[in-house]
Amino acid sequence: MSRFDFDVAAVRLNFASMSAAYDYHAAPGYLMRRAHQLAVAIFAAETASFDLTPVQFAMLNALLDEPGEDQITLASKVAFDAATSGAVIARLENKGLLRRDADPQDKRRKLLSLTPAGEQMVVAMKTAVAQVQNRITAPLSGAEAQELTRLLSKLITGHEADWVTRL
Amino acid sequence: MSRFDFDVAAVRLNFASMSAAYDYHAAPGYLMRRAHQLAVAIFAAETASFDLTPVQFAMLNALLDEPGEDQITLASKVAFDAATSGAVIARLENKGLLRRDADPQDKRRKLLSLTPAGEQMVVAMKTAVAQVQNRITAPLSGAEAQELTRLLSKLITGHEADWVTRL
DNA sequence: GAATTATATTATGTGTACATATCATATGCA
DNA sequence: TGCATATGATATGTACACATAATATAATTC
Repeated sequence: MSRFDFDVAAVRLNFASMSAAYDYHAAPGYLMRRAHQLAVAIFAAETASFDLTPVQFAMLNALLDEPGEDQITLASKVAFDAATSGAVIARLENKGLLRRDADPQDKRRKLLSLTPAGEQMVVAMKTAVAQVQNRITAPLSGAEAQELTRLLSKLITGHEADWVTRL
Repeated sequence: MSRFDFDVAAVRLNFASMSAAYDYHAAPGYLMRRAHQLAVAIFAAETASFDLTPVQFAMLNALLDEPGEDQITLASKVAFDAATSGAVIARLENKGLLRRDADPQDKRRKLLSLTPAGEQMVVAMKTAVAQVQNRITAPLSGAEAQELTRLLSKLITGHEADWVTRL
């Protein structure tokens, strides 16, 4: 072993940390942004005639499950913050798809429920939304699509556990 | 076989298509939105002291690779549209991290390059950004993280091929 | 070489996404 | 009971994300 022996990989790493660009295209964070972009674009294309965004559909869909919830509870179900959900809900109310009624028990809360138009909309969209999911994973085999879903679920669940620990 | 034999799964599907809520939480589109949210939040937490968003970092990082590009070319590299990238670039210019110089060959184009401050910023952030990627996939095993990256890449590449075919 | 077409950029409008602040109302505890 | 604290909702400000339109300049085509 001469005194010139060294770790080639370590040297490459050193160069990388000096000035070469970070390989962002292989980074999970970048891939997730791209995947999300694609998912939204496919949703828009596949459900164009309904004129609802993925988030708006998620809201209405959650309300179909459990009507009479307040905004915060509903927002946490579809995973976005109170400020955003307020705006989304206002848009849906303007479109006549849901109603906001004051809770007599707790005057801070406004209870949400679907209007008949809102209910029809969600039910009518369901087939198209299912088709969206198929198109999103179309480049993958069935087994791969399942595995991707499993990994994303595991990842999200794992981080949710973190939140709880942290707060 | 009595005349009451029927396919239980088919009946459940029928009920689902009638009024029950779509199981959005298992849908790839939903999981991708959540994963993206987490990735952005982790990026923000891990790189707070630098005060750059993932998109802003991606821009500067791409410029480190190939300076002197126009906005459209750069935008396509990091995958967002011209309108958005214009605003992002303006913010980075205001922060003194990049410069826009008119291209004498083509007066429509503005060529982008990092300022010394911008270059230092990207280089300084690289370690933290690498750490972001580790934290994103922390709930998964090493093999799972690799598989997730592979599947997302395949999915994105597949859809990109679609775009080309379609246009 | 003039007219059409294409491209780079900017502007505008809508819709997430989230931090922070504010306000009204509830709830906890002293 | 009274006060501190917590919570639901709204408002404001910044930053993506994208569609569409407008403007300037290039390139193409006849």
